[in-house]
Amino acid sequence: MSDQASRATMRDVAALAGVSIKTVSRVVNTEPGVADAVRARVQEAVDRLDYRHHLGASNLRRGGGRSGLIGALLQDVSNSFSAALLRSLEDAARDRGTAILSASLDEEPDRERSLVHDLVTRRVDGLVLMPSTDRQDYLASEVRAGLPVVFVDREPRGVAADSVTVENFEGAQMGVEHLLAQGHRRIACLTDLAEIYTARDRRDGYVAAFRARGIRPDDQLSVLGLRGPAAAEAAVTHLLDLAKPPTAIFAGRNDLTQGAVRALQRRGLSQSVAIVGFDDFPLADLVTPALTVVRQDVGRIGRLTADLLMARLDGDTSPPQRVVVEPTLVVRGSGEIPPA
Amino acid sequence: MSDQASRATMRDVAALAGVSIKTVSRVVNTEPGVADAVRARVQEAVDRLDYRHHLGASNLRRGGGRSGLIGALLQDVSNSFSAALLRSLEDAARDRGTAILSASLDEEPDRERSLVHDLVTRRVDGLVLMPSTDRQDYLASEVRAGLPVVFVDREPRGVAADSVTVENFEGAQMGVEHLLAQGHRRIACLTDLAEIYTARDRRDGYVAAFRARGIRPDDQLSVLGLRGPAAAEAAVTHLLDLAKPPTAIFAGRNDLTQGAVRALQRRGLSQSVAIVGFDDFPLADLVTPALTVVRQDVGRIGRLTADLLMARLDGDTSPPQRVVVEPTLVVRGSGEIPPA
DNA sequence: TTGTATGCGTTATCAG
DNA sequence: CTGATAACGCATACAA
Repeated sequence: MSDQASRATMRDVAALAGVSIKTVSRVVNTEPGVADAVRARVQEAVDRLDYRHHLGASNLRRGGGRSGLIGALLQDVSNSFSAALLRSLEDAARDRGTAILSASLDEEPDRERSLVHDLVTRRVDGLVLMPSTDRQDYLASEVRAGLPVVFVDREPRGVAADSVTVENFEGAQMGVEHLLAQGHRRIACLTDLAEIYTARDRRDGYVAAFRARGIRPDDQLSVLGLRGPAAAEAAVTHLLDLAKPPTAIFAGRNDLTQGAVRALQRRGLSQSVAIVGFDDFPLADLVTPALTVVRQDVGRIGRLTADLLMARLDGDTSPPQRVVVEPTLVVRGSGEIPPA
Repeated sequence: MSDQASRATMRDVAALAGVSIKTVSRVVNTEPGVADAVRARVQEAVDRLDYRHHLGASNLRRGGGRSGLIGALLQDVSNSFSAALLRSLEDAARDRGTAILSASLDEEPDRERSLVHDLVTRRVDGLVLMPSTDRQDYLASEVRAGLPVVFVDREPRGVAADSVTVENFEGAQMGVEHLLAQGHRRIACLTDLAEIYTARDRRDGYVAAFRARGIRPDDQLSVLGLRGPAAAEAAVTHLLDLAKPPTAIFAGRNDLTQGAVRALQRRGLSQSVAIVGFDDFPLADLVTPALTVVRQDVGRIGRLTADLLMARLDGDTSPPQRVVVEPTLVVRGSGEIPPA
């Protein structure tokens, strides 16, 4: 009927049904204490006017100020890890009628701060954060004000909050030891900026694996600050051109693994240079040779994160928890290539 | 300080600063007409109390009822296509200070209806929908009430709305013709339920490619209703056991391609059975042989979708647009294997 | 069983 | 420049 009319309100419905606004409220919220005849009349008016409940207004008036919203600030919702995490959160939130506001941080600290501010402004009931900042002191006031925050993949610094992380150090050490055990000594190490929590830990794990055997890695073979597959591909290509090229590669994140594999394939070396990657990804088993990886169970991480947050939403005020998930080595072939 | 206190409101700030609530409002919204000294005093009170603006209340009072929210109902935010789409939307929305509520439909019609209802209840300003329903008549009242809706990947039925889709029929025909041109005749066709818009079109394109050459595909080689990689893997394994197995495979969606490849690898047939998949995905070039696919440019689709929605949000009331994107054939190897 | 008055946190209006 | 008052759409307390 109407053209660009705004939505009908309870008042409109009340007028059409010839009842008070409060009665409409009762019908809409399926509260008891309304005569069937009246209920039917109101319902009809609701249908006629295409009335839709206004959750925002409702929540405003209701005490507690719950919005039924949670925020999820992840690294990049289009990468498989963040995406799988988001999906886990969604599944956990669905039953509670909670919706999810998601956004990507791309490792940009400013974006994190501005997005957190935006979410607070929208009065999210809780927040899942995979931080891009080094420290999160700025969150203290929000936490103090009662905002439940759960960190994923990286531990909080400067603020007390729950976290679900992976044993990056141990995982990396395990992956690199797997290569060392087969006789590799010239093992390249690809990681992102040392400022990034996980990248630093994994790099340290790489070094520790050597140390445990009383040896040291060649510094020339460590490349830091790699921001994506293209950078990893270029770095590996360069390493292969060295006088003494690496016989194996440890890649500190799945996108770097992908870039490294691409470089090896272009050089026809995928069957002769071993590679172990941190973080599994779809199709890692279909590459030739199938990729040996240190796997972090994303589904589990997501579920644990959701559980922690939901418990907080339900009023759990126990001290912050640090949940740490152990990664596992998935042997598929690429990591079992012997040194030349 | 406080323990589980609720957020400070403008009233609290006003009291602490010794001004009226309206003055606080002016400062918070950086409106002109406030003396610098007063502004500073208010700002200090804001900081002291950790006051945060309440966007919901603000929007309620402001006319128009804009929430600064858009909803994105996609097939599954954890699959690469939906995830990339979500990211495109996010990038487009960021500049406008618009946040995104995302959810996965998993091809479940009921979930679509209930989630749309939920989003309307939250007063999203616009909606991006990759429908799981066959018809969307139920959306008519929302559209009439002024909710801008843009369909992605699948065209609307029963409601007038913008859409961005891919030429599924032509794309499938192109992919299958590519196989036919190399002499393949026993070409398997893997698709999801015929009820699904894209699946049906792609299946039709497969048949059309044969027809164009005056021949007919063997019905035995068409498998419908495949709901994921595992189903595709099982189906292909079964097909390979036929007396006259297929010499090539056309897979109607990227997850089905993955399942099919897995089946071929397990049988050691990946170098002897050709395969062309619909929809590219990360790492398709790293599989051996690299996968020949019909690619739909997700970034472009996402941008077009966002552009359409944003234009509507900005008041564009022109008739609904149907934007159709042409897929391209990406030749990489798997589709160029000749028949035995 | 139904309705009236009041307030959630904010902004618009208009007066001081 | 600043503030009192009403109102956004709805729910709670309390009457009737």
